[in-house]
Amino acid sequence: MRKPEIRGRILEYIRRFFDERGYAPTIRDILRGCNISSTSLVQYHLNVLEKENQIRRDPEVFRSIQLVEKDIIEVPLLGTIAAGEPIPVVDSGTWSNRAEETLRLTTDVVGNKGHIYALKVKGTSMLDALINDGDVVIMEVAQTAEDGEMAAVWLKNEQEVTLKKIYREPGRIRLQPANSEMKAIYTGPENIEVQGKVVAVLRRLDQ
Amino acid sequence: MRKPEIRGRILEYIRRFFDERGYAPTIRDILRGCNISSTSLVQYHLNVLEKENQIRRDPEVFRSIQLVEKDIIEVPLLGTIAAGEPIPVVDSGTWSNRAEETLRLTTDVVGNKGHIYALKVKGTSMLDALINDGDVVIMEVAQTAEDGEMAAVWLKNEQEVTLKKIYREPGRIRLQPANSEMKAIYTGPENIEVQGKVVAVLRRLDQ
DNA sequence: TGTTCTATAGAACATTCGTTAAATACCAAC
DNA sequence: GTTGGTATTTAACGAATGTTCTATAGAACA
Repeated sequence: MRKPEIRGRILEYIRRFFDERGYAPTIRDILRGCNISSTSLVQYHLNVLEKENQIRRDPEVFRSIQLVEKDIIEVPLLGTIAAGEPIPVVDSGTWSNRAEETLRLTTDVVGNKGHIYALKVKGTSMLDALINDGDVVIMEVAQTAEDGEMAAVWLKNEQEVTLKKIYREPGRIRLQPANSEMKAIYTGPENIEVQGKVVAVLRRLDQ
Repeated sequence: MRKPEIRGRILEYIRRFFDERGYAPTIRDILRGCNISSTSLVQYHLNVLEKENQIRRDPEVFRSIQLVEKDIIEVPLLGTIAAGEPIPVVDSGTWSNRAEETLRLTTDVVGNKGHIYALKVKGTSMLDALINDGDVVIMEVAQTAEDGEMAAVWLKNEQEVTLKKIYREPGRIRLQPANSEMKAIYTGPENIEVQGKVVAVLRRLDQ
């Protein structure tokens, strides 16, 4: 059966209600606010939401509904990443600059890493990493990467940045695209410079 | 009649309750939590607190008590202030450093100033400003001060920082101690450097 | 002494609100 | 079709909880 969007509306209503009034709505508040026709139907959906771990409630306690908020991390959007340019250097000075924009992401998206920042991808040069023009990559500050980790690698000879999985092999480095249909490229250890690790990629199709 | 400390206990209880459970206590919760013997007594005190604008409530709404929180400003404690040392230079770089400690102050304490930071006073050299060893001064970033404003002034010849009210007089600067029983000192305009304005002084005797 | 204000007590009332039960409707898979 | 899970409706119960009323006591003040 269709998953009704009504539970989303309920969550949204709870959030708004709490924002505006400072305490949680009752079942009957939700009933009116979401045009639901019976208290037991609200109960029903609240029970589902609680099972889904979207809300928490104390039984028999009035107005005890709470949203289970994911931990939110503010990630600064520090610039762009494009084939022909190194990615922005991130030091403590850069951090103090107010980023043009901040992404509010949950730990579900970015994990519990240390220094995280975001870059907007310019151009289609990273299609082999399955990353499109306009995507946003979430980076972690790093100068090195473990085998198998996806990193932003600056290729000195080619004067180019690329996103690849890194593998150290005898006498050479294998850079493996995320797209398994594409072939790895090989280069010398002296030709690469890790500029950061890729933590996540965001692609927003809406809006 | 004595002002009972019970209303302070009630406020504290409400704060703790909300912190722990995510929603406000009922009158009967407060009754148990604060060892009060009747609901109407709790009502009585809550009504007083509401009149004093310490809490807000929606009539007839369960668990609608809310603390009226003053706007809270996080003030970084950036170091010490002592007679023989300039106070720490505050620039955007300093802001990005995580301060050792942060003071949570209300606008009631620090007003609505711009760049605010805190310094711990070391030594008794500022007794003439009625400031003791261990006090905390709240500073506003500034390179100049208006007549009559209390500022942290670096005296170049004396190699010393002092907290005084500044008055410009013909050909000289008058530095007036906060302690009116002490005499002003005079110096040339070229001898002083304003390092910041004093916004507030905190002295905590407890703990 | 009486007055007034704050603080306290006890009890009862009325409403708000979470909970439950039982029945029906809808849709999908078998 | 039958079965089964999800969604919905209606109705009612009873506990949680804000409110009100009345009475009492102590302190401050004139």
